[in-house]
Amino acid sequence: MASSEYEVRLKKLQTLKELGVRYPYRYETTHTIDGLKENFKEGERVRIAGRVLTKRPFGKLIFSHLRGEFADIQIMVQKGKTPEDFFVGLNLEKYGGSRNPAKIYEKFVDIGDVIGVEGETVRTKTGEPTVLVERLTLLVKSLHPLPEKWHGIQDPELKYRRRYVYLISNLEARKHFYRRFLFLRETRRFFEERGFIELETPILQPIYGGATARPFKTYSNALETDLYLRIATELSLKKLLVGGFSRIYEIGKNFRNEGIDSTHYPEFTALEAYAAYWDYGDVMELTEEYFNTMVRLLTGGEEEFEYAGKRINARRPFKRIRFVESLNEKVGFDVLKAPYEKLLAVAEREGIKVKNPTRAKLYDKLFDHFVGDHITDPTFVMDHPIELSPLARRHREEEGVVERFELFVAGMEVANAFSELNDPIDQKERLLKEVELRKVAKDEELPEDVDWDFITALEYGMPPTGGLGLGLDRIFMLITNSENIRDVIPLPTLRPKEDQSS
RNA sequence: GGGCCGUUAGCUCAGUAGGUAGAGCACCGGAUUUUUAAUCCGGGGGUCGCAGGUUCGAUUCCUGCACGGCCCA
Repeated sequence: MASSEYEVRLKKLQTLKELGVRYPYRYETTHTIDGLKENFKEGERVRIAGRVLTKRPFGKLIFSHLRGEFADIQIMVQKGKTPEDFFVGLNLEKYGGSRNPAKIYEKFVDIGDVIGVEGETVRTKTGEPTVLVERLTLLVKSLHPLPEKWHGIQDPELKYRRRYVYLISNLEARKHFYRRFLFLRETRRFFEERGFIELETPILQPIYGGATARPFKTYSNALETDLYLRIATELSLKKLLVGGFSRIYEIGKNFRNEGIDSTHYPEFTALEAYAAYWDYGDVMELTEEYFNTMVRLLTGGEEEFEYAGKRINARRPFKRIRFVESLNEKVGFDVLKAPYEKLLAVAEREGIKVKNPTRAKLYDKLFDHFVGDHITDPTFVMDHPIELSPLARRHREEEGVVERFELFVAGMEVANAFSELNDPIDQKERLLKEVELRKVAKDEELPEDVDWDFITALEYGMPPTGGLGLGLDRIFMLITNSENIRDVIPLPTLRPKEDQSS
């Protein structure tokens, strides 16, 4: 990584040290740059700190922009107004060069450095809010040059791999992640206002469950056992429901050791919420309100948003369709009654390749292909086949399906909810069937074993419950028109490259 | 997993119908007291992703690999 510019900066740093400059441990500011910019008044004495973005020297005068968190402000070093000894620590006698402060700034302060300045607020001839520097403290030097000031980082790989550099040079990106914070905060507030409390459940588990997915595996030295990173929080939260909590939720990461693409990421942020005494109808109400609320939050009050060039209408009520009927309509027969071979034949005819094509997987893939992929506006897909939903309660009126819904928006599944299965006997049978199926279908996404502690918990009695899972990354992607899931993850992981140490 | 595309200076990008490369920003030296991508003069900087092959000669053509992007499954 040795670059000549890196060496130039190292050398400059060495010179500054020799001239007496030391990095301070703290810097007292009177304003943030954002705050000062927002409430700018002339003739104030201020102390601010930020990163140097630009330099425009004019001999006896130099302009520079400092970057705060979400705003920039101009500073100015001017001979005659800025004292000669403005650079904290710098021994002028020893330096022996020009005493013109503008020249000293030009020479020793580089683009990318973090500095603190003290001075008076003024407006320049063009009216730009500016701090006329009287004292400057070098807080830390940047040893690397910043990306091109005009275009910033364009290379998508660099944008993810060196996210910090991308964030330095791109204020919009910072605001984007600030909006992610607002989104998560409002999500918590939404559930809190409705009586839900947030509880944390284990990430490391001896048995994984609650979804169909391949897990990450690790090992505990203390417990002398293999552990898995959770693929869902469902079973843990249900144990807490049995324990007596009636409205609980958790926001956290789930881990799935599977492929990465624009909508899948191995550690994704999900919310699961459970309300005792509710059924999926109550949850649907809640979900509709939640999604609509988040759209209004992130669009500044609108009920529509743009995603991938499409206008999405999030006005309530959302459209409701039934899983089986909508699929039947497309394939021309009753998928629940059709023999397995017939389903497989349709998949083959449509060119859908299904690995380990169990009946459940065929339902899933066929539905996405014929229906899910074509959904644009928020739509509840209801009452899934029972094979697809081992944790959902059987439909109160219909055979072969469960009380479940998924929310689809722009072809993406963003919510999944059930009337939760609370019959321990039915639950045990269905989970055992999954484990059996794993052996037959050799499908590593199916569970290795039943979480017997979960069954025991259900045997103590879990009240009728409505449960909800939300893919928070995806919801935020949609509403902020981010087409790649990595664009909503502050520090995305990429495949490691060769050693890059300098 | 398959297909297509990309990888050239720190960054953004040109380019070579095969003769080892350019610009802008950034950097270095100089000029400049009101700029907003400041400007002007001068300068340094490259294993052209990696490894093979073809060739007198490869950054350029071919093959493989790595990393990334998009699409399909």
